[in-house]
Amino acid sequence: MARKHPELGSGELDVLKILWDRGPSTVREVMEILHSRGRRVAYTTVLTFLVRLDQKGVVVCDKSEHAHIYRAKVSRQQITLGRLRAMVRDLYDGAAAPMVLQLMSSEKFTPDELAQLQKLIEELDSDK
Amino acid sequence: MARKHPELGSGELDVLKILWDRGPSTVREVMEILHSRGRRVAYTTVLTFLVRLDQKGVVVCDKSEHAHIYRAKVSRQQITLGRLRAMVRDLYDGAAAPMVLQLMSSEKFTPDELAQLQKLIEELDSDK
DNA sequence: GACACGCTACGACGACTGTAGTAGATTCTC
DNA sequence: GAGAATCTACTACAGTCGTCGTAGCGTGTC
Repeated sequence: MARKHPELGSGELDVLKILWDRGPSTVREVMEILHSRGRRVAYTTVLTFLVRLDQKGVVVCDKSEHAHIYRAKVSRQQITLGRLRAMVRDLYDGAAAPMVLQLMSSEKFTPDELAQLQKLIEELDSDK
Repeated sequence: MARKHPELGSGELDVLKILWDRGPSTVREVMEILHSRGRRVAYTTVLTFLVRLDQKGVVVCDKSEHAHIYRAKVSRQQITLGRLRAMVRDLYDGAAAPMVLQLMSSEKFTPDELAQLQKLIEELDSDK
C-alpha cells in the first residue's frame, strides 16, 4: 500500500543537496558534480532523480531552454527540520531532549561549539 | 543494484520498539500491542516483520516452544545512535553541532531538560 | 539539407517494504 | 480421536527507490 510520506531517498537527497550548494543546475551539471565525487551514475539516472524530485514538489523545473534547469524549491532547513522531527517522533516518542542528550554524549564537540550551545541554552532559559 | 544498508523500515522499527519495551514476546503479543495502539495489522504481517528483523540480525528467535519467542538482539541505543550518525553524515556533512543547534532552536524544552543539558555541557567542557 | 550529438520522455527491472492470504503442522477442547 | 484454534512457512502484490536503456526530438555543423 502507499507509504504515508513519500520521503526522499538517499540518491534524491544527494541531488537536492547539490542544488542547494550550487544553485539552479542542469542535469549534466549535477551529474558532473556527482562524478567528481566518485559517484558513478548514468545521465538518465540523474534525470530520473530530478524528475522525481519535481513530482514530489521539492524542486521546480524551468523548461524555457532546451536543457531544462532545475532549482530547489524547499530549503535545506525545511528538509532537515522535517527529518529531525520525524526522528524525534519515531525513535524518541516525540521527546527531543533525550535525542539531544544522546547526540551530545556520543559525538565530539569543539570548545567553540560548546560555548555556542551554552549561549543558546542561556537564551532559551531566560526567554522561558 | 542492491541497497547498501538494508535499513529498518518504519513498520519493522515499530515492532522492534515493542520488543525493547516489553521484552521477549510472541507474534500474537506484539500484534495485540499494535492493535491496542490503533494499528490495524494482520497477524501474518507482524510475523513477516519479525522474520525480516531476524534475517537482518536485530532480533533472535527462540523456537523451543510452539509459539516462537522473539527477543531484541540490538539495543535501542545502538539503533538510535546509528540513525543519528547517519543523519549527521547525510544531512550535516558529518558535523553534529549544527544539528544540535537546529534541534534546540526549533524544539521546546522544559527548564529541567535545559538544566540537564547545561550540566552535560559543563562536564564536557571540563573534560575538555 | 544531412548527420552527429545532446536532451527529455518513457519504460523497465531488481531490491526493499508494508501488507496480507493460503497451506500445512501443532495444540487444545470436548 | 475429531474438530477447532493457533502457529509457522511460503507466496504474492503494489508502491518506492536506485539504476539504466531506448526512442524520439532539438540543435549545431559541414
